[in-house]
Amino acid sequence: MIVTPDLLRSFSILKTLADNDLLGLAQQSSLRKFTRRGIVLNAGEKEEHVCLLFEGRLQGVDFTIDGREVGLYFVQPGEFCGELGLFDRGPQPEYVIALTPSVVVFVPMSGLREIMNKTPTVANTLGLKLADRVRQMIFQRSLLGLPNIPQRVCCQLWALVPNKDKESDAASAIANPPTHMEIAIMLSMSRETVTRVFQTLQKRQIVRRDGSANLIINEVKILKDIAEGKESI
Amino acid sequence: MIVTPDLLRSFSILKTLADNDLLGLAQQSSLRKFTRRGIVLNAGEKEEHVCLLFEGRLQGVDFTIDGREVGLYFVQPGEFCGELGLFDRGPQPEYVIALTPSVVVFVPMSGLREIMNKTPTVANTLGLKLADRVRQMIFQRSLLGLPNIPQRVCCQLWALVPNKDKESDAASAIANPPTHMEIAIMLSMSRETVTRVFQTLQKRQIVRRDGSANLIINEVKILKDIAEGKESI
DNA sequence: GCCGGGGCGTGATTCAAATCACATAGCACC
DNA sequence: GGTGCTATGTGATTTGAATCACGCCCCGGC
Repeated sequence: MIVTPDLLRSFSILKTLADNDLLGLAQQSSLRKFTRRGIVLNAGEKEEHVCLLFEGRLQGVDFTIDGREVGLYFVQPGEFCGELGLFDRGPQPEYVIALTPSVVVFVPMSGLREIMNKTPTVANTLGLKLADRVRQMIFQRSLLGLPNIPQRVCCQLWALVPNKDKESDAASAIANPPTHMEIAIMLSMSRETVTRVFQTLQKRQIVRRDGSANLIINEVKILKDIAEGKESI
Repeated sequence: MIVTPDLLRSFSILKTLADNDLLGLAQQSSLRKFTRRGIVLNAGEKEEHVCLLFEGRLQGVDFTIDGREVGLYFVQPGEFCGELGLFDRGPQPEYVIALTPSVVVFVPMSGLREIMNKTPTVANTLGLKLADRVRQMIFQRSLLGLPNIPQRVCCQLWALVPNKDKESDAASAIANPPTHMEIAIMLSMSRETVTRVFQTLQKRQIVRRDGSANLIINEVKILKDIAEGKESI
């Protein structure tokens, strides 16, 4: 499907690009839709595209030696993934799966790399993104060190609350929330345990389901306190 | 202490540098020694140096919300750390601690960034390093998904075996091995559990201690098999 | 040679999460 | 409106790692 320069510009990573670069890139790019569980990027292969998420939610997943799924990160609309090969031309290290029906812009790595090599600001932005990825992973790693399991779930949930709502007292919502299983693999715990934590949160009216497309956070402040260990569940 | 261009060149990350760049950098750099437990980099601060490890072993550590130590990675001689700020000028996200008496070259970030910005090959090398860091972290994350705890320990041990010995059948050695506690925080388990796994490995003559400076791997192949789940402990 | 602290070794006990085994509920697609 | 799959809910049981509580060893400093 056709990709316009304006669509590309809507992604913060590309917003500093010159118009003609943007146009060239748009002509090489394509729009793809994925149904739930669709495989956006394959691990092990040398991927030729960077993926910008327009709509939906993706998850990066890896597998342990013994075949268990491990969740690495979530991708929100406006973010992107698959950028590692831009730097080292290596194989894509992890799978990326669509958690909900998603719309993804595929930008060819070769074209993007060319622009990156001639435009310091773009190289900079991409370096920044990679650095952010590392910071993100350190944070996620620190969650796995929490011995208190309900707290771990609340921390993960807290990370999914939109930033704009984190300081306010009003209710918030997480659009296209991951399933219990998808949260479980992020935190290396069982699906049942995640379900039981959610049960407690719902009984205490801290969160509420609104269909499968939204998870309402009634008590943003309390969720935060539990995540920070100030309150126990 | 004085740093020579030749010393800098011995680090693979800088080996492509032009002589005059190397000289300039060497004049700004300094050599520092750390005793065991010395803090090489502080978390939270905006660090002004990248650290090249000449001798010893370092560990990147973070803390959970509830104050537990979390191990992120080990640094071997020839590797470096603290490079995140080069890209995003942000604060150092994790602590870096000397696990054994260590010799570290401190290269000022400003000088290195300047060279990186004018030399595409250096920028490339540094991007490569950051990409490698991400791959490393994904691997470490996958270890935490292993439900079989002895296997987890063996995987971590396997990662510390020098690459050159991994394919051979001969015995190998890990110089300056981490303590049980330091391994424990890498794998989010208790020190006692690590000790018990080591006891089993020693009873089966798979590994052996040689003072505190070396851990001998007698049965490289068996360790590998346990790490890969082909054999159980 | 004595002292002290950090790292290691080990048993006893606890306890919470994994696992197993279903039941039920939603949703998507005929 | 039925059908089937996936997600969620829940109890019973098991299990094995964390925790606690020590003792010991080794090494470096005095």
